[in-house]
Amino acid sequence: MQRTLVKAALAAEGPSDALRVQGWIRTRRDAKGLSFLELNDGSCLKNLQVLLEEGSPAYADHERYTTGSAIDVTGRLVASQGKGQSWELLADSIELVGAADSSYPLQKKRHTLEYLREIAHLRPRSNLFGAVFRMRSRLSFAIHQFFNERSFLYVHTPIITASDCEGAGEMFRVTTLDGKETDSKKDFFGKPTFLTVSGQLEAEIFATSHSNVYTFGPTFRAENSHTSRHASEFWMIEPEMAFCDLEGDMDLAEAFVKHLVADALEHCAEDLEFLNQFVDKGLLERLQFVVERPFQRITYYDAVELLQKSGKDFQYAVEKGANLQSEHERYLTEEHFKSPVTVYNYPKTVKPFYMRQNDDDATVAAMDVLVPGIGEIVGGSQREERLERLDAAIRAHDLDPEDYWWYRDLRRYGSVPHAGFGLGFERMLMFITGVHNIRDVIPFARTPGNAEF
RNA sequence: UGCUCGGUAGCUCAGUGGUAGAGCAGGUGGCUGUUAACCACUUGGUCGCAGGUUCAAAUCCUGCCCGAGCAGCCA
Repeated sequence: MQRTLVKAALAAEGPSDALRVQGWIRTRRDAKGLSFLELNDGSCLKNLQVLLEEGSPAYADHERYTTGSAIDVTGRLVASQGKGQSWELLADSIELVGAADSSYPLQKKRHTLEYLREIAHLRPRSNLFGAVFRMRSRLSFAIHQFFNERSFLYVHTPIITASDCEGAGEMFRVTTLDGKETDSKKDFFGKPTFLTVSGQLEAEIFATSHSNVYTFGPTFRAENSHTSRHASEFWMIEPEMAFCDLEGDMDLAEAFVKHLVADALEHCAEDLEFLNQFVDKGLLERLQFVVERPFQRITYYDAVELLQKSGKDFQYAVEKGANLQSEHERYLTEEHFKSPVTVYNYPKTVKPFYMRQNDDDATVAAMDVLVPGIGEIVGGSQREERLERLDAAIRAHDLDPEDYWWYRDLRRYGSVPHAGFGLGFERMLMFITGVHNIRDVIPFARTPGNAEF
């Protein structure tokens, strides 16, 4: 008999004489002549109650059906006599596929997230992580759907790269040399290579051939960061659009964030309900707000002025020309606007070389989208498409134009205004699930000193 | 990398100088269409590691290890 998923069984419109389900037991409750199993197969948050009645062959071994065990059940789907579920499975036969003894680390009670992190191989079987990773999968799909609907080309940019694109922090070295050999000419690629910190520069190549493109893949940063919102390996979405300026870039970023939130509300309602109840009581209200209301936009200089006039006593003073501190960004999005806010036109001194210089000669066409509770979730810009200005910026950042020969070529042959951004997938997931630590929205977190699973 | 907080039973925690505790999990028995089931009894400890102070240290001091939070870097 073919397997039915728990999700489908629970959504049944009528009883069924023969149904087969397979999954893992969350808990068992025994009554006189009865045994109740909570069966979960990951297809949805809820369990299917499996009922074993004395006299049935399924009841005989009921004491072996312990928490964590894998079973294969055949029976009849019937209306439940008890409260709490409309359908339950009256078991005719059960096979114990894989037993789990009492050392099974997941108990039927609340565990701390820190403890669950230590058992990352088992935590997907918990309610919380079951929900988070279902949503991670759903939202990955929604990302492709969003871009596909807009005729964006999906580009696979390289994981191994020789270019330190942004000068963006420390990179992981990729090498086949043993420790003694230091001449990188003898290395596998004949030059120093690293794990990518961004697919942007390569995405720009495809934007100048296919117009609208995006990447969605893993990214690596060797920073020694110990925060709830940094990981050494994370996933990033980077759209890049030709014939597009900063305003078009901000429009897309805002539409994108809204699309993902709306998709979660529509397709992950049950999981979100659970997260709203057990992780963040304000979650659903906040997500609804984000979908319904327009994002705020403010220039960097206006933001600085607003912060200085706020009367708020910041630990770090707000200085024109300096980067905004986390506490400043938090004030803008959490206290002042109480909504997502896009800050744009930053001083060129605090931003990378590739961002397009504005006519004021002081700022670049950069933008950050800030959201309550997380901070920066999107960072993007219009790119410098004028070769002379790009070369000047490369030199001003103490970089060698020769190293960027192919990137510069894009400005020599059919250069067009173009723009893009990077959205941190895990940060987006944190925002949408209400989970406060980046280590808990990625299946196997890589952080300094931690690569166990 | 800097600052701060923490590490006690399988899990979640209380205990702040004087004989190591509770709830849950596990075990035994009972009860019940149960649903974080319930009731009674019960097993379970290198108090992170090493040193020091003291008649006496889970408790105070020092170093180290591990975890978390914040900051910086950024997504």
